[in-house]
Amino acid sequence: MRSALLDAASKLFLKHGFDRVTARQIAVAAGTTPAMIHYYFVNKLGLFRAMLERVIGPVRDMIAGSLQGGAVDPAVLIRMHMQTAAANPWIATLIVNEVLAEKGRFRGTFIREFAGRQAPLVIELLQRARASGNVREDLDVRLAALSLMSLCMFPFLARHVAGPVLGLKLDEDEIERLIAHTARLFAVGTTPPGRATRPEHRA
Amino acid sequence: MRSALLDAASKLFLKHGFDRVTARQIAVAAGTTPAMIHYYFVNKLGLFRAMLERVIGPVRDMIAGSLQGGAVDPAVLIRMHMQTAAANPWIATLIVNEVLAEKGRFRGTFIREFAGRQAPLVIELLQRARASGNVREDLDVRLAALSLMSLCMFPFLARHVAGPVLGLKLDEDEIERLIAHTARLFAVGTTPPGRATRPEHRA
DNA sequence: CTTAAAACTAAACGCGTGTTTAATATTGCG
DNA sequence: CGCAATATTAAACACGCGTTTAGTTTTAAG
Repeated sequence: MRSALLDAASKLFLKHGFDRVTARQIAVAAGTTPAMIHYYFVNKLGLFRAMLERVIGPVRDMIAGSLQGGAVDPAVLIRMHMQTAAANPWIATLIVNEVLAEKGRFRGTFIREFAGRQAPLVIELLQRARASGNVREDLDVRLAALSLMSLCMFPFLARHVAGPVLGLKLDEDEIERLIAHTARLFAVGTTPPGRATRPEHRA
Repeated sequence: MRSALLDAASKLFLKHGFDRVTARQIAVAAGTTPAMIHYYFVNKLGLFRAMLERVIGPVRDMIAGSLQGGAVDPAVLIRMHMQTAAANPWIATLIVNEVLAEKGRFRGTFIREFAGRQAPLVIELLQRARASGNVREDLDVRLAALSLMSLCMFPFLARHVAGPVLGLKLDEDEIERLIAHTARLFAVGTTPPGRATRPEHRA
């Protein structure tokens, strides 16, 4: 039952965000009652935290792990991100949802712990790349990091937003090409040395 | 009082989205009671519609108007968008908020009327540009339109998201440069085809 | 001044939310 | 089996939401 709740929470929270899903919806989707949320996770927020840890915890650890071992080619990092994001297409939506939700601070420190922790890494990575001469010297690292992260996110936002807004129905093949197209935008640094690290978590 | 409600609704709805603002919050911010919302706008949704028309109605009309007069250089359209978006920095946030809100359909047909109406125009514009040889022939118009719109939006999303997520505090000057940087990404129509999709990556 | 429409206020309504309680069913082990 | 620990259920709680009602003040024309 605990895992059934986590499953339902994953599906609903990731798609619609914390506020737009009720505890009852999750309970019903899991085939039980809201009381079970309190029993296993204290409250709705606890369920959200647990679900978050289960879903994007592995992703965070993988990225952090592969960044720890010295210098990484930005292109490799981007490719890695693209693959994990493609495998978990709703994470970008979740992050945008949650960041836009609260009035300045985060829901606890979730996003700060997850997405926020990776931002300094990206900046540091770009600084290293600049130092090693892989990108031009006059690069504004902060703005470049912003562009980088935004462009890495937008295909996965577009996936769920394009239909409603543009009247476009994107099939999997087009998404694939959109991701490739975006990745090509960032052919920074030297040539990407094949596939260095691969995400092996859930499809 | 009617306009005071519209003012308060603009500030709150644009920043936080429809669901995350209560009728009482708006009423208090306007120095009155929720009953006035019913009096002037029937209900919360009516207030939302009225506020939407007042805020982005002129923008929509201006863009539609300038598109009516024959062929437009994509670069001009982008520059125009950048200017209006810079003048109304919360519109992008609102659109994303509202698109992410409902489960497939929109809140009524607002976004379809506003943002959605412009999407076909962008696609048509790109098709014209391709026909006139301003962009490369093998351009996928749908995907390009997607990239185009996303990239035009992201600086204005980043403005309010960068702080919380990246720990970056962007001042007005940096925003200015970010917008210019993004606009340069899409120097379509005036630059040779091969160069069009390559970022220059400088501040 | 009179008076009726318009503008505004205060209070309550029904409903859905997250949460909690109290009672019951199920499990697992000596 | 006996029985405590665990799991689950159904019902209710207090609260905030959007909305509505009924009554009062203000406005402005005759």
